Amino acid sequence: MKPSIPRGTRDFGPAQMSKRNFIFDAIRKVYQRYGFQQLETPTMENLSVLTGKYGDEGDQLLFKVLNSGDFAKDLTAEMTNQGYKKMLPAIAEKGLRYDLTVPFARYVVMNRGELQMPFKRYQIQPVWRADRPQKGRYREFYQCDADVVGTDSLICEAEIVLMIHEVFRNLGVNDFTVKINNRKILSGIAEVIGVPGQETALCVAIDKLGKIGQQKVEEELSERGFLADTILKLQPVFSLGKDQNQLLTDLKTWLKDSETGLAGIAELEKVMQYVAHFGLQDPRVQVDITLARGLSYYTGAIFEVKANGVQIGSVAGGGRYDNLTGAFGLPGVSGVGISFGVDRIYDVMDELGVFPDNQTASTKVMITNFDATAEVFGLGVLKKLRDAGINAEIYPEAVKIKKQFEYADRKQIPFVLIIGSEEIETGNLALKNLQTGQQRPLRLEEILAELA
RNA sequence: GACGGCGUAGUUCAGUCGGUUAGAAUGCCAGAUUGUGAUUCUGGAGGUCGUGGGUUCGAUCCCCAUCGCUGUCCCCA
Repeated sequence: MKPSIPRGTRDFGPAQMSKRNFIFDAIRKVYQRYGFQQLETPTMENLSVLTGKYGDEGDQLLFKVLNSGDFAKDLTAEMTNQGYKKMLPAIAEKGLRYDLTVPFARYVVMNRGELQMPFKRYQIQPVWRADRPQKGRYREFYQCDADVVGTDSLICEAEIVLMIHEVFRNLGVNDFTVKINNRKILSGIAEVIGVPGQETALCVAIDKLGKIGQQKVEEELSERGFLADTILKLQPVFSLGKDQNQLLTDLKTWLKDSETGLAGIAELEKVMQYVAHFGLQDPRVQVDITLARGLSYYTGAIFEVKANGVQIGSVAGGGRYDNLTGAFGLPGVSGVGISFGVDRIYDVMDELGVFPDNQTASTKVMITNFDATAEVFGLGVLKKLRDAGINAEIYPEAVKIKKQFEYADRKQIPFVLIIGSEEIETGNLALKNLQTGQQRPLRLEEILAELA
């Protein structure tokens, strides 16, 4: 049997894990500093929680978990004949989580009596999608979400902008753009061009502007049944936005007859004001009215972060949703959140070469193992090293010293503590620095001071 | 769902216009150096050439099928 892992999944070795943890730690630290509390939810959710939340396509991308035991016991011939969609409820009642937002919404509804609102939670866990893997797209990947529910204060949006800046700057990724838009502006545009309520179809096409260009977007809109006259009225979308200062002014003029549109502009301005009040240094925020993002549940602000100079899609995204918990019987709870894509951030940082060195080294000193006597002596020393807070290990077998040194070298352990009969006798232990090659006889107290 | 590329040593890859004994680098093991790594030198192990079938005197190579990996489009964040 040749071992293998399911397609679209990956192993992360020690070297990768230390880099990934560097990213996780940076995000977690910022989340905590902004007052978010951690939540974890089960890997599996009941399918009733998951289905219908991500559209028809989304339902297909859910990993379903076969019922335990005789999963086919409730199957009837009739179901079998009607195809897999009819069989599904009989053989699977659980599925793997598809994102962190829906499980969060479920949690909020289930614990509504207990939660102190506004509730600020962060969640760092893997999600699964039965998608076809491609570059930068996996079947198992991590999301790092932070959401605030129970308030529609635009301070939350502003804080998200701040957190994005902190996270990327802490990671050493300094050239990035935070694109921001508002769903109400998109609704306003739909109203003004005479297709109110059709902004979803509009968004799907407009969202691709940066990717496929104006002409293709117009073609796609045409295919989706938008009239030539309507598309003509849409022209300001393509021409606006070159000058950030002028953009909102022009937009107000264009959307002057749409109450919703003007509300969206006002919200956006307010968020920008808050960001200014925070005194954020060198803000990288850019209003982009073509930013739509796929999710249909966004109702207010929409965010997306791009790392500049790297050919990788967005590295973080989020927005405000007014009624996420409505599907679980709790309407009127507004929320806003952000999600960082660790896997893509990893790729960006790797490409930019901004990971700090020496992330792999975890053991600081290794004690050699010559024989039974030295081993016993070494164990006592080892305990003292560890008690002093020094990451240390002893080579577990009395094999050839050459092998032991090779082990330390490969594991990038910076120091080897050589303890043989001579050292035990004199009490001067030989500490070798593998980077410089230097070796000195030292008392244990001196070693503890040196390595601490 | 549509189309393309690739499956050869642990790993990364050569290779053969179809020819008898399939190579390199690296890694691994051993020795030079039985108390000193990363360098150097020497030797060694390691392959059903993805799987099944076909064509052929002969297939790792050509054909078909199948499985797996990977990429683009669609889709999706």
